[in-house]
Amino acid sequence: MTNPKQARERTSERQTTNQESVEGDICPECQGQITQDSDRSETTCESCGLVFEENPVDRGPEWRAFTAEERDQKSRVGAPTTQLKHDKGLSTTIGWQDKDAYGQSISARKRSQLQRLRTWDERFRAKDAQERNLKQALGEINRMASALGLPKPVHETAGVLYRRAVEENLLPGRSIEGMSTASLYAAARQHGIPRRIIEFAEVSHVTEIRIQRAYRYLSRELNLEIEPEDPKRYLPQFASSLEVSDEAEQLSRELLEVATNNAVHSGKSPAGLAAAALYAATTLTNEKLTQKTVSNVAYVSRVTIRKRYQELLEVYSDHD
DNA sequence: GGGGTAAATACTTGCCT
DNA sequence: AGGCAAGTATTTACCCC
Repeated sequence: MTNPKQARERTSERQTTNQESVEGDICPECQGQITQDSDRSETTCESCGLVFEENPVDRGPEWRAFTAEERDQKSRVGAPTTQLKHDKGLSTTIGWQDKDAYGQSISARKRSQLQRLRTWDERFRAKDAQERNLKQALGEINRMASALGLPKPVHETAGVLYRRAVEENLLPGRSIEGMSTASLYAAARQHGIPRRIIEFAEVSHVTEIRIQRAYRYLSRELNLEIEPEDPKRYLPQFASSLEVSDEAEQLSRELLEVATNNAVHSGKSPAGLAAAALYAATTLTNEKLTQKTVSNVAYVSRVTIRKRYQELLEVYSDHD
């Protein structure tokens, strides 16, 4: 059950790095060299790991041609297809202007003919309830993913999942919002960049519990076999939002390793563990970070952070 | 600020029907 | 299938230092 009070208190404060930067520049944080990784998905600082861009622009075709002949063979026309549009971006539209291909005005008769064509064009575009449903869901997915700062590949995966759900007829009786949110949540987990369900609840109109239910259903019906969350996956986002040192982030990683090896972690919420590890690490590195601050960005209560971080430090000092 | 606790609530698991 | 009970984890709301 989503507590309205809780939702009010937990206004999302996720920070994204919006600084503009180009490869070869100097990082404003640590003066390190900025580079792009091989698949061009991120522009990051080499030494401190600060991410500048996660959604790079399209840099052209993925093929290369060395002769004119090759170019003719390989080049294709049209926009790349995408899972983010209900028809994968392949449709054409009948223009709204009453002009022919040369820009000349056309006769009244032709105009009314065109109008009828447009009508049918529209009808076919969103052919039936399913297609329209898909259209709306993909729009939702897009919007939420942007709001949560999830990278493009996650949007795409969510689109695929939703499409599969529609094809397997999983929608009847469920809300579009719930299923699209669940798809996005599942996609984020598959990509190893999990977000708390409550964050999705904040950017959608669906309650936490409904998302949870929809996700379970989706995961079961599509046999997604998503692995249990790994607390370490939460570290990068938490660390970035809280602006802790690399040292502390590394330390919290170690704390989690030790905890996992000692099986102290089973049954505990991964996000809670990650938050606690980060807090514990900052106390060790003398960075002043309050439990409340951590609690706010991680969506974990102070009490949980306290309990977990004490356990973490205990096993760490024992088994080391 | 940190740290503690009780009661309420949520989630899981196992059992039963 | 679904309901129920028990056990555990988490949250909420107080408290003290």
